[in-house]
Amino acid sequence: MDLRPVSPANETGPDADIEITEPLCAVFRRALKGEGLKYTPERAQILDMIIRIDGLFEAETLLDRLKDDGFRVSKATVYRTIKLLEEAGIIQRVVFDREQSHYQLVYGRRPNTLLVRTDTGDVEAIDVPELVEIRDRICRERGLEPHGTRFQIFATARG
Amino acid sequence: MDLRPVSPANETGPDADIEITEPLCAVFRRALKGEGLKYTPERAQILDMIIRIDGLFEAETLLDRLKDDGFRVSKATVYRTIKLLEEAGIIQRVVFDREQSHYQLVYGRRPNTLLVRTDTGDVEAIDVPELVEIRDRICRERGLEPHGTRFQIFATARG
DNA sequence: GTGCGTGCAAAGACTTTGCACGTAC
DNA sequence: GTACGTGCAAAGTCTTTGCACGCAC
Repeated sequence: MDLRPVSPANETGPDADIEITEPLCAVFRRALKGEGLKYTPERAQILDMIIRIDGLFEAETLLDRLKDDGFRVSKATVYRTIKLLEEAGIIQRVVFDREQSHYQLVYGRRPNTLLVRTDTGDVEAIDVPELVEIRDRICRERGLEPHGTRFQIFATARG
Repeated sequence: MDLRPVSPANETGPDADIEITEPLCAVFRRALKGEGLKYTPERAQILDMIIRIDGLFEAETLLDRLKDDGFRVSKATVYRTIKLLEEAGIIQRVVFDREQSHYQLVYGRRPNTLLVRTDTGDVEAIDVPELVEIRDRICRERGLEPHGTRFQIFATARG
């Protein structure tokens, strides 16, 4: 089936939204250093933009916004950096349509649930703590260790 | 953001696993007729194979298995039929990695939860009724009508 | 100095589409 | 008989990769 993990839903950070004591750039820097990689201006700018977007984004959007701000970064670098950020557990790939990959900042945040309005196209990230409990229970019952969750609800206005 | 619905998680059938009174081919036939489309041998064969697979599958797998059984169907027709089956609410696209789309039979079945073993690559569909309740509650609170759910848990053996 | 990083363009993987011929109703 | 369906191959889209040059450590 060729199901390569693709770091599907990292959750490396602490499990609450509050307890971040370290800026994300430091987290990224450390992760890079651990792999013998460098914290370059391009990587810093990309992470910075992701923090400013603070929500769902796509590779293309990210690239556009970087260019709008006058940064010169190539598409290749954006994709390569996104992959590094995923591996560092800072962002997560959120696959909900087949068109392209979407990503979101997850480090230091509780796993969220995406409420996708199929009529308007809006996507809202909501917090549903019970889901994490259910996930943990399911894993515990099977001797597994959870490494991430993806919960998406598709809905329209009540007609 | 270009979030075209892509019939993300249809749930057209009844909400339990038991109450199917009509064969799937009849459901498909009716859906096609409703759109002025035809129930061709290729479409019948593809649906039949999906029923026999009875679990997750991909376009490629489906094509291979059809060919193994001696059916001559083109890749284009497989993709086109998959889209029709999605629209008919018979199958659902399950996006959990970026490599390719996976699908599963959903008509007449309760929404399931996919437990993805990232170490072994196994994917198991499990039934977690509470999730449906949570989904319904979330939607009710917001005046929305649920049209589908995607719940995926990524886990490894407890180390 | 070495090795990692970047940009560009080309390549890749999956999926969709155009076209001419065939077939269901 | 008409309109939809199919197969083939070409085109598309997002993403990855090869290569030469550049910069960080």
